[in-house]
Amino acid sequence: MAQRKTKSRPVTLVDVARESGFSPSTVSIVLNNAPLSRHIAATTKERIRKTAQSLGYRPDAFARSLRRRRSHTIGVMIFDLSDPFCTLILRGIQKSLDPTSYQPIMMDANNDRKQLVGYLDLLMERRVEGLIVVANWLFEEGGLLAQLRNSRLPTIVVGRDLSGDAIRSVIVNNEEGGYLAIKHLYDLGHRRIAVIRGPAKLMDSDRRWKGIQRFSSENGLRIEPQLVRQLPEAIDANSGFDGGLFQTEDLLRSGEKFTALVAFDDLTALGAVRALDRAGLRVPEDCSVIGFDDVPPAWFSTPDLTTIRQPMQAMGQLAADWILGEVGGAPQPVEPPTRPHALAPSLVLRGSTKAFPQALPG
Amino acid sequence: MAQRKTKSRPVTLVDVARESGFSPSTVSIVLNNAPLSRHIAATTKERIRKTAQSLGYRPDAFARSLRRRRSHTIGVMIFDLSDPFCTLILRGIQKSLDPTSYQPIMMDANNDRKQLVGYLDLLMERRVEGLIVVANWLFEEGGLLAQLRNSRLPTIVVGRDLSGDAIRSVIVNNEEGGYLAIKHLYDLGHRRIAVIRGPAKLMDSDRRWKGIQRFSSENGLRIEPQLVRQLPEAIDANSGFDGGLFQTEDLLRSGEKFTALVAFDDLTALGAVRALDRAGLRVPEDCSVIGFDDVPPAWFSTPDLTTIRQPMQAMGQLAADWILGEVGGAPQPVEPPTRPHALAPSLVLRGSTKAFPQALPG
DNA sequence: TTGTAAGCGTTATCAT
DNA sequence: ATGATAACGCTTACAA
Repeated sequence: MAQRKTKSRPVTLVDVARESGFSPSTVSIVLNNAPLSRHIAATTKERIRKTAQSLGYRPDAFARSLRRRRSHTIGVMIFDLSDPFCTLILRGIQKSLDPTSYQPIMMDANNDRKQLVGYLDLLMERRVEGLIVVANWLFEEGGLLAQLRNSRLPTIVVGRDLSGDAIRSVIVNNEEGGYLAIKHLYDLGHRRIAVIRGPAKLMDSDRRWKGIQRFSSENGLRIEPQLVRQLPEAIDANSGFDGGLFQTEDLLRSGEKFTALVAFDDLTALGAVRALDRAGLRVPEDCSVIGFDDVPPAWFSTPDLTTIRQPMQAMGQLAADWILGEVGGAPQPVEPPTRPHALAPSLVLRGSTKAFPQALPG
Repeated sequence: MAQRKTKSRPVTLVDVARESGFSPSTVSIVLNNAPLSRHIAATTKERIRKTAQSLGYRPDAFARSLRRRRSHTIGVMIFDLSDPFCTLILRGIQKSLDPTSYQPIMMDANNDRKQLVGYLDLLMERRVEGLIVVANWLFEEGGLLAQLRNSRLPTIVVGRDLSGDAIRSVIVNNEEGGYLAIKHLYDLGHRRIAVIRGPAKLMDSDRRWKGIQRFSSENGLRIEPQLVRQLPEAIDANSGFDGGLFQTEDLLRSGEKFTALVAFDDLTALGAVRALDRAGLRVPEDCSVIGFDDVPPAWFSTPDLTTIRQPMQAMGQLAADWILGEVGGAPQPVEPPTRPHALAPSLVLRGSTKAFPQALPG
């Protein structure tokens, strides 16, 4: 009975009330399992639930949030969705948010500063209770921080190291990553190792380089300056590939010998592999290559890339957990933005690196 | 003046009214550039805008949508965000939506049917005015369609071919794609061509196969049954890689000779490349491989994959444009769900295919 | 155990 | 050229 829907106006709570013969408040209480619903007759509950069901009632999120004065949403601002690096972080965020009543509102800035600002506005208008910024590649982001600071919104950056700008962040321990990368090649017996550093403006580049240097000086390994290259400022997440390709070709042209190469990230490494291949060199037989990140393209290439893995899912989860902590209950005193929280990277052994000189068979 | 914010309650329109000395209605009219604002004194506008600005006023999306009875949002339900295939479609959707006043609300179902249904509910509660389903890999989706049918929500599926289920969709012309793939290999001189078909349940698999068959019979090419394999039902978007790897190893074990291979999609192709490499065969010198989709991993592998490109961005744009057409203005009579709209694929020539027998130098 | 009524922040309609 | 008022759909004291 009463399935007839003359207009397509959504069913409201009042409709359910009328139809079930109870008042809106009772219906609301029942449908929300509010505390008061404990003293409501079971039969009543039953009837109300049934009519709600049969009418296809869905609470209106706008009305609800307006009244409750809470949106129960977390904004997720993504610098560049097409970067596989982001995707895995998002998985982590969702995993943490899923069991809670908080929903993510994702916005993809498309690597475009203007869009980013615009979307940030939209998130504010939607009254998100917290904000997670998934930063991968970093375009100039001057004013962005300002916006975030004076809005009282609990915010956290995950992915790239934006420290210095006093905003909380969750990142990988880049220095340790750099250290692990060069250590791996060293342990394999390589001594003439080329390095392609990341763009100068990217904080991560320095950190990884520092790790490389620390290992070198600790172990008396000399990194020839002629074997060190640097990526130009990047336009997007994928420009690392072209950079790696170009720099490696340049290295090869220079005539300097090297038996292994540390790339800034996986895309750079794949670019390097391409360059080596073009030069008729085989990876890893003629040259070992190690990447950084462990994004899907690294899994699927042949040879698959040995790389320094960022625990991206864990990073996402951690970021989300922190935000949940701040929005969830009592408005805790916002902790002073401490040093970025850095998770440990790990070495993933795959096919693009090999002992040098070649281990003897048997 | 009046910057003091004692509590962090967001600034409301009433605050702006009080502060500027006008009534809420006037403020609303001015700030929205409503038609009535044409007869409002310039000085008034000025003053109102200024105070709004200085107070940092942001309209509350909930109140606004509630009152206007329009959300100005389009739900975007993504089967599996981690599939690069989706990402490019999303770009297209955004590109179409961006210049309009409609915003996307993205939800990632994480390849999980239960989550999908849950998120669909959330989208309904948020009163999205239209729905774009970005389907890549297809898990069993029985009830899903039911949900969508009886809600009057304008809906469109983009990506995979879900036809038969009478829902509008935008896809690539799979048959033509299959045709182009085998034609390319044939034109290069290959005659013993292996084929790895997609999972049986996936509509696209059949279509592509049909294209292959059509070309074969038109050109007297015989596809040896022993050279045809099929992927098992997939669990996620990336399982194509393992499938391709396994099936190719199986083909190689069988001892049947082949000089080229058509893979169901790019991941499958990359799996095949891996298998060939493990067997000591080189691509494309010893065996040509062609993929389907043209996703990023295909760009970055070495050799880069020759593939059949789906115009993913265009597909996304088209889907969004259609939805915009339906929600935008007058509620047009919902056209009967016609055959899926299929865009033309195109051959992308890259490094994984080569003439056979090898063209003579010079 | 259930109903009444006020109000969340906006906007649209009607007055002035 | 501007203001008063009601209503959007829901929740929550408070009343009964």
